[in-house]
Amino acid sequence: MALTSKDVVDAAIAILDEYGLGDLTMRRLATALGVQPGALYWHVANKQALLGAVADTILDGLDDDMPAGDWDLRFNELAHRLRAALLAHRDGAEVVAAAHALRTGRGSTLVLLTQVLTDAGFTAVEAELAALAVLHYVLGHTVDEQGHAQSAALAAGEASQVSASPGATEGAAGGPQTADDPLLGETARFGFGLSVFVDGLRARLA
Amino acid sequence: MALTSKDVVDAAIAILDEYGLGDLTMRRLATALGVQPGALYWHVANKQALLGAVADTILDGLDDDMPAGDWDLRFNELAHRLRAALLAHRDGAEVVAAAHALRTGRGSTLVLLTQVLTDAGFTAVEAELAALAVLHYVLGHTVDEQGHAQSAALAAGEASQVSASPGATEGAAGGPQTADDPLLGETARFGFGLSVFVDGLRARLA
DNA sequence: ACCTGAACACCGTTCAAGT
DNA sequence: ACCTGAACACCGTTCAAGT
Repeated sequence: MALTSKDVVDAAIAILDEYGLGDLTMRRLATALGVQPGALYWHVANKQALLGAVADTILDGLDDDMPAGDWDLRFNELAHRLRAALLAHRDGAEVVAAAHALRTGRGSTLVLLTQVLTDAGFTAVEAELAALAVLHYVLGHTVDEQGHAQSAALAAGEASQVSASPGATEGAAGGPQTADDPLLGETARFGFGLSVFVDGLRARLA
Repeated sequence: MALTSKDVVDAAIAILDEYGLGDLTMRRLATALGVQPGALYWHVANKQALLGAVADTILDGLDDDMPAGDWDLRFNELAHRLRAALLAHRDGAEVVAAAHALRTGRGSTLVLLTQVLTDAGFTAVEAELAALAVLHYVLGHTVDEQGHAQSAALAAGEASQVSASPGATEGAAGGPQTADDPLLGETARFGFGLSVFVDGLRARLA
């Protein structure tokens, strides 16, 4: 039976995970769906809009079962979840960063972060500015982390696949450290910058 | 007479400024230089390496005539200069972010930021982590800022050119505010996040 | 409503051969 | 040493025409 736009987005994510953003082409996607390239344009306006929908899917359910507690705990949790969601898909950070910059995608992450900060007692303006700032930090960090992982794997002579499976980014054999990046694991590096920022926010609240 | 690789990089930057990253193709570049596409590969390994060289040029001389003074003043100055350097070329932020993620380009910005922080009394590890964190913030912010400006200009029906000329990003007619982004100017938004981060660093030093 | 067929205007990269 | 000519294996998007 007929394709739905959900089918198209799901197939796009499958290609993303297996081959990466560089190989996510409309033609490859059409082949994977058993359809001619032109058929995709019935379900999706263009590639940019498709990537926006992919970004939305990557970020879906980011605030499910959020723990109760102080604002800084919740803020940290959200930032870590955001990074984890980006890392769960190959080139996920780049896709979401591009979608956000072009204001395709829904951009609901910003609302979530802002809410935590207004609850904490920040003014609406401060909360929005601070939320945007961490979002930029997380995107900048994770694009870098993911891009580096990929180029390092490529240099090591991997044929395909770098860290496609969700959650398998830092555990497993060998541990988080790599030869050319000896400073802590990536999660700790990420956490350091995040906590510096949160410290700065706390100081402003007092 | 014969082309140099500097000629190639300079022409690439000229195309970047006038038409943007999407239109910076090896073929267009070859045409601009009056040469066949294949000729470029004598001077440059591939497009990725070329973009790395472009990124290096964009960031060149970032620490010229740095003012004396406290570490936080110098740190702020460097971060603002970095953003300004990225904004000085169309899609400059995206080019530099990609070059940094793929570890093409020299990555000297990180060294500059780290130096200021070790001078301030941070340990080598803390200094490097903090420097990387601001770098990620600046890249994340400026990719977003620049991408948004471009998509907004496109939506407004501009044919070509968005903010190609260096320095002409926020002044001029109309001021920094745009209709859909009513919270302060972009420089102030950037400065807010930066100062929160610096506050957090200062707390750690005490 | 949904898709095919076929085209249009492009890409990055390689490499024998020329000068 | 530096470049041409020509090819290889692709792209995103459009749109008449089919069902």
